Amino acid sequence: MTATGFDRHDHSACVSDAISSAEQHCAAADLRLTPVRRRVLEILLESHAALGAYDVLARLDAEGLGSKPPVAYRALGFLVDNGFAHRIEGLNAFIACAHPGADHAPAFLICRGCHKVAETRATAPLGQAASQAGFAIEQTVIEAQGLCPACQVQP
Amino acid sequence: MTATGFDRHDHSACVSDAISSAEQHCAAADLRLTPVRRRVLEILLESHAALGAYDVLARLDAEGLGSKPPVAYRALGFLVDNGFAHRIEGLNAFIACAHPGADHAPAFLICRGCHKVAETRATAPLGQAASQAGFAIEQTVIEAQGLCPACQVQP
DNA sequence: CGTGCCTTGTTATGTTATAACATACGCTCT
DNA sequence: AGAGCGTATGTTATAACATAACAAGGCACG
Repeated sequence: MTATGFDRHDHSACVSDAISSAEQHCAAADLRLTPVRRRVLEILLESHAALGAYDVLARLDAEGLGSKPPVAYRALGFLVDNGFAHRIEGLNAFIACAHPGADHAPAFLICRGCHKVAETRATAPLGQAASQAGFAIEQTVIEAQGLCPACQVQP
Repeated sequence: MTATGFDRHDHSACVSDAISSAEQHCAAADLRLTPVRRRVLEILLESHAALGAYDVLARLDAEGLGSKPPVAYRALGFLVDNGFAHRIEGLNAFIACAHPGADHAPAFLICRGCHKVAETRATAPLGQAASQAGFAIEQTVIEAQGLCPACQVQP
């Protein structure tokens, strides 16, 4: 399992893979990847850093695609609901999904230096505690904060 | 490891244990458990549910201990920094620590029905992915959302 | 062609959080 | 006692994040 984001990689492939995956998934599931939604996904894909909803909105506004908060939140909500993006709770921000199309339980490595985020996976670590408590887990947020390789060298 | 919070238990012992532990820790570490800080800890301890900063502030205001947001945020910051309370990222809320005094990496079971939160522990699940990526983890947030035993019966 | 559903546009407001500066309190050193 | 210092509190203002509610457009399907 690799954690894409901090390593050098062919980023244009990230973008095109994610877009085409989203197109396929939408076609298959009768979902509409409208211009705003598609553009928001592209904006998130431009970097592996998390963007706040208002950062996204500023981009949309500059391009004439919308200027009011609900425009951004709706598009982000669509992308998150359908697995094309994830919300980073620790940053109140959003990031494009690095494993498009896969049904997955994501976990994140968040650099406090450069705010880049790498997505990886983790096996749910709370199963035992939950079953002892009779608690039914529906979803687990796992977010590690720290420093990426580049920011460890020059903090 | 038990996950205190959803089970029946002697809650007054929770409260007094946590307060006395905080007093001892503050005395030992030359920290000041001032009236506002102590009262905020008591407010958090009154239930195992997470409270928003403005909920806490409303309580303080009713008691004449402060009415402006920084009052609550400072006290909560003090408690979190010193391990007497935890921030629940998924709720933008705060909860008293259930393992006072212990140096620990907490994890949480959050009931979406009654908003109670149980604190437990989990071994850091991202060590392997992080070391592969060269990422230095400083802290890991683990928060499971779901239903507690009571809310599964009557949702 | 009209009805229904999804999407978008817009206004307004609610909620969470912090920057910045002023004041007060307690301690120690002389 | 009084000066100096560090921590805590009081207060104003605003930043940052998020959603409720309603109006209007567009498209598909019968």
